[in-house]
Amino acid sequence: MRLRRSPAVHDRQRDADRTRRALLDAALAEFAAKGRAGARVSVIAERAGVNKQLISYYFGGKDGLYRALVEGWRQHEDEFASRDLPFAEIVAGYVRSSVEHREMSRLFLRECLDDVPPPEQGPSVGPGEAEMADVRRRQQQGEIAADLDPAFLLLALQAAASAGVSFPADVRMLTGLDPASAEFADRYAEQLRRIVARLSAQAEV
Amino acid sequence: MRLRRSPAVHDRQRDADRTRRALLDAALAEFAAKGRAGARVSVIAERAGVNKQLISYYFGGKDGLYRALVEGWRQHEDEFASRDLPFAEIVAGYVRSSVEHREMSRLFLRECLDDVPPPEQGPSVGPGEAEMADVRRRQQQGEIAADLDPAFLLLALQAAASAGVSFPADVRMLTGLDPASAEFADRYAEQLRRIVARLSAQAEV
DNA sequence: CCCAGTATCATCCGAATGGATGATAACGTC
DNA sequence: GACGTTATCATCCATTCGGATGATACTGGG
Repeated sequence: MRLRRSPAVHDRQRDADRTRRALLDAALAEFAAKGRAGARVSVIAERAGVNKQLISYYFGGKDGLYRALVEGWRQHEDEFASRDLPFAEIVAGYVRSSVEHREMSRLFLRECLDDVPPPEQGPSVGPGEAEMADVRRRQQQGEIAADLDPAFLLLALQAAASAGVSFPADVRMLTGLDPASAEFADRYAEQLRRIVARLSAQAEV
Repeated sequence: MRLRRSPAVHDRQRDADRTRRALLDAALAEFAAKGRAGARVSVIAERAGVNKQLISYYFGGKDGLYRALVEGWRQHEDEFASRDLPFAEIVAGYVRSSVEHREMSRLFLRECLDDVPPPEQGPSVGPGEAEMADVRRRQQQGEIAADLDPAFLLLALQAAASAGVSFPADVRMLTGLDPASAEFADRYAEQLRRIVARLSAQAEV
């Protein structure tokens, strides 16, 4: 009877998976807030409610924990593969995602700022060749004006979509909204939709 | 004769001002690259070519040096007061500035990411009420479409203009250019000009 | 009921870092 | 040319942090 679980799986005192998740959650919060160098393993362990040695036990140390975090997010990010949506909706989706996964986005942006050439671990992050090809296709279909360079357009839109993460103080000052709130996400997404709509070939200057 | 300078001001061995500047320069590079927590005072001193104790001597320690850096940049940033330029040129100017003062921008973005509520030291940074009023004026004059919210527009454009700093890896991958190069600045500024041009009231959807 | 395995914890340790202390030498002045 | 000032430096110290070690207790199975 391998399936016979212990009487109370959910609240037993020793649970490796629960501990791992707790550590990952706490680490995400701490790393996102203080950065890779500023984060303290003792704080992470404290926040997770476990002994700090468990970080070494499960992840082999601070760096291992960080890597596990980045690793786990690389899978999460391929959820925007729905190329059939209008371009404005894709951008709006980026906005929503950056607000919903705020801490991950913050972590990611810190990684970008550090600008360490990733040790050849795939095509890294952000838009790539596929997205550029997609924009070119949309240009030919007239959804995007032909005089815009796909590379720079994607760059600008990705940066703009991340504004809630990269400029939270400006969000509060300019809009009076909480950059982590759904209201900000909704209204900002709508505004970016309008901007993107004006980039179509039909919208002539 | 208080004006009598020593025979060789430029290459004398003890020069407080020169040392201060060297420390500030080195600190800018180090803080921008590694962040407030990751930066090492010994590295800064080494890069400046002076003893690390001089950091305490002149700035009262690591934090004081950082504060002096931020302080000195708050003055430098009010150089975009030329409200008479077309909006597209203002945005292009932001792009150029973020590339030319790359390290300052990087430092600034790190500060934003940390998102520590500034201890009431003025209206902080980035666009403020004045810029919003300016956008509203331009809307009334038809330079900017009326259905765009000035707050979100400024937010999106500031974030977009900073893309070379916030997403250097994407710049390389998408455009193949060096995000610190003048060529990137020029071409990206031109692309943002075209985007902004399409946001005018005349460019109807 | 006991045992092996492992998840968890308390404690300790070496390394690194930021800052303090006192010595030193260059500079301006009389 | 001698002296007080101060810019500069070599060295030391306290603290902090990450990680290692060994002890402990919970778990499931025989």
